[in-house]
Amino acid sequence: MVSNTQSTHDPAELGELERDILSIVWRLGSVTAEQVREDLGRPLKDSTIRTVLRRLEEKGYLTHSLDNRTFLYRPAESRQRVAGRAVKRIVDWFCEGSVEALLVGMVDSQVLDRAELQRLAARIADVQKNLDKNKKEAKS
Amino acid sequence: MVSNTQSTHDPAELGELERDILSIVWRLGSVTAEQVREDLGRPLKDSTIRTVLRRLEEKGYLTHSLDNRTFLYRPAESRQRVAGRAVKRIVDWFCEGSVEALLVGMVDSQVLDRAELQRLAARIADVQKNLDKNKKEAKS
DNA sequence: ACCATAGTGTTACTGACTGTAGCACACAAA
DNA sequence: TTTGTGTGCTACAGTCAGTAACACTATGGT
Repeated sequence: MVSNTQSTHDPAELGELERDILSIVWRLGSVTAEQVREDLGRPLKDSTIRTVLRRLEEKGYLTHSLDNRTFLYRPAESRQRVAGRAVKRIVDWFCEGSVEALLVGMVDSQVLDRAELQRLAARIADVQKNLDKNKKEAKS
Repeated sequence: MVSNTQSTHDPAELGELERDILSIVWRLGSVTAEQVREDLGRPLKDSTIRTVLRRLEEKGYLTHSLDNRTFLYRPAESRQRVAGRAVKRIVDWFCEGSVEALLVGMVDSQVLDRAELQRLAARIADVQKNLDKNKKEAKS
């Protein structure tokens, strides 16, 4: 069936400049267009930067607030969260939802080697522990 | 610095129809344009299908051979492998190469829940075992 | 020897999206 | 009131995916 017309925003479909700028916002946390322009290496007009920032906001990646009539852009979501969804999409499209198949593929295509797998296993244990802890703390 | 201009082909940048057709080829293994057209629900002319198949081949996802002057398309790579690379790109762009951060993000964005994490851990063990076995077998 | 059929090769149009930017307008400081 | 500084709006070119038409070629039947 697979008639799945999700329209959630989707990091894979960002252009290169958009990704770079989004990365900057994630790194700096809260930026003005000018700061982005400086941080970015390329010689771009600031109307360019502002257009991209606005588009990123339209797409749901950023929010802005006013700092004395200057826009302060901030991430709408953590990069991990966005990355997580992006991966989910890939898993859905290419692995029929099976994270395990994906794992195999990652090993197979040398994205993950065995040492990393091992670290990963350890990490999973950590993550689980933290999840438990957070659950307890949030439960009050 | 992160000046990484890889130009490997990249599943995230496939269109919807391309993805659907690629999926069909992966599922069926070896198909003609006509078979794809039938399998695909949509009412598309077969020149459309053939164009997409050709583009997928140009992009490196498919190969074809001649079956008595009919093109037989087959996957150039397993879907897992392609998915693995796609995920790698995401990890590179959005998590600075840290698979662990990605994992956390996946849990955080509810791509993975804790039960799945647990299964994942088990799977990792499996994968590692199989890697060992395959290494031995391939070493002859 | 001819025609219909099936399949390929080539070419093209359209809409969406991204990179890039100009320009007019508003408000604040001097 | 002039001069920045920053915003809002608009636009244009290039690329790419979706979609398809059309011309050409071989093949099998009559």
